[in-house]
Amino acid sequence: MWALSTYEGGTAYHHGDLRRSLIAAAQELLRSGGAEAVTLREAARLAGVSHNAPYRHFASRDALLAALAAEGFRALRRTLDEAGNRAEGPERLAALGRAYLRFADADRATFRLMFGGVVEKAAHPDLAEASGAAFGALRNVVAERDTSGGAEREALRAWALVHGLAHLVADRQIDAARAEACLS
Amino acid sequence: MWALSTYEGGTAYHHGDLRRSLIAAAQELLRSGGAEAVTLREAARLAGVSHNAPYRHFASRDALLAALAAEGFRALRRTLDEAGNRAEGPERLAALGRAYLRFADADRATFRLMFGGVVEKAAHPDLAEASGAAFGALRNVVAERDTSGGAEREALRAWALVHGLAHLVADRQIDAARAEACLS
DNA sequence: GGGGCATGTGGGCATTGTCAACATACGAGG
DNA sequence: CCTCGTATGTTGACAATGCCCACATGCCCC
Repeated sequence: MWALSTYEGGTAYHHGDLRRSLIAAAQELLRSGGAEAVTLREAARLAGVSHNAPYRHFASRDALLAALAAEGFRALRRTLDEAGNRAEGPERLAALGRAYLRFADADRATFRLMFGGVVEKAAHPDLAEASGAAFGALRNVVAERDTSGGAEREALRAWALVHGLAHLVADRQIDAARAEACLS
Repeated sequence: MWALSTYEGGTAYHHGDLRRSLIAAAQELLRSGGAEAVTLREAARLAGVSHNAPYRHFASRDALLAALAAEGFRALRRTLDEAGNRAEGPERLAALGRAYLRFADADRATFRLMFGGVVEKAAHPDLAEASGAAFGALRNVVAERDTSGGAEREALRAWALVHGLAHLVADRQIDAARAEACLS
C-alpha cells in the first residue's frame, strides 16, 4: 500500500495501539482544522482502519474530543510543573504565567477545545481529573505568593489575568509577546 | 397546521422577515444546546420554511453562526455603553467590568460563540466590525482611567482580567458573584 | 489445542450541509 | 391593469458523518 500513515502499526487486523494512533490523528485534525474538523471517520482513515474501529476505544465523537482535551490538560500541567521547578520565589508566578501563555499560543486549537465548552467536563471523569490537576498546580503557586488575608482574591485575580491573556492570544486579539509583557 | 411557531410570519409562501426569524430560532438553539446544536435545517424547521430557504439569507452555516456572533457583539456593546453612561469617574471601569461579566453569565453560549474561535472573524466583515466596536467601547474607558506612561499596559491588564473572569464564569469554573468581587 | 472475548469489518440508517432546477409572488414600468 | 424580472421559497439529490447491527478475526487463558 502506498502512503502508509504514521498512525498505523501492529499487525494487519489487530492494530496494536489504535487508541493512541487515533488520538494522534485526531490531534493533527484538531490543530489543522479546529474541533469541527475532528471526525471519527477521518481519524479512522488516518489510522488506516475501518470507519467503525474507533468505537472500540471511544464511545462517541464527544468522548474522543474529551480525550483530546484531557491530553491537553495533562500537557499543560507538565508545562506548568516544569516552569515552576525552574523558578524560585516571587519569580515563580510569572514563570507559570509565561508557560501558560506559551501553551495557549503554541497550540491554540487544543487550548480552545480545553476551554471552549464544546466538551462537557461533567460527562467525562478523566477530563475532569486532568483539568483539576492542572488548575491545582496553578492555584498552589498562586496562593503561595500571597499568604495575607486577601490571598484568595489575589490568587483568583492572577489566575483570571493569565487566563484572559491566554484567550486573547489564542483568539489572535493580541500577540504572545505583548501578553507576556503584562505579567508583573 | 398545528403548533405554529413564533418564528413564522408573513404570507404562506413569502415569509416576510425570514432572516430575522432564522436568527431568532438559531439563538434559541444556541442557548439551549450550544453552537453544535445550531443547524440550518432545524432553524428552517422552527421558522416554518423548507430546508433550503435559509440559503437565500445565509451563504452557509458558518455565515449564520457569524451573524449570531455579530449580534452578540452588538448586544455586548449596548450593554457596555449603558453601563458606562450610568457611572462616572473611577467607578466607570468597574461598572463596565460588571456589565461584561453579567453578559457572559447571562448568555454563556453566545459568549463562547463570540470568543470560541468557531467562526473566523476575518471571513465575515460584519462580525469583525461589530467585534471591533465592542472592544473599542471597552478600550476607551479603560484607557481614560490611566493616562500615565503605562496606560497601554494597564489597559491591557484590565481588559485581560475582565475577559479571563468572564471566561471562567462562562465555563462555570467560578460563579458570577466571586468574579465581580475581583474587580477593583 | 480450543474456546472466550477484545478488537476490527461491512453494511445500513437518519441527519446534515450544500448544490441545482423549478415554483411563486411582489413591484416596477408599460 | 397587466406583465415580466427578480427576490424568495420549494423539491430533489448527493456526499459525509455519527452511530447501530451483525459478523469476522485473532490473541490469551484454561
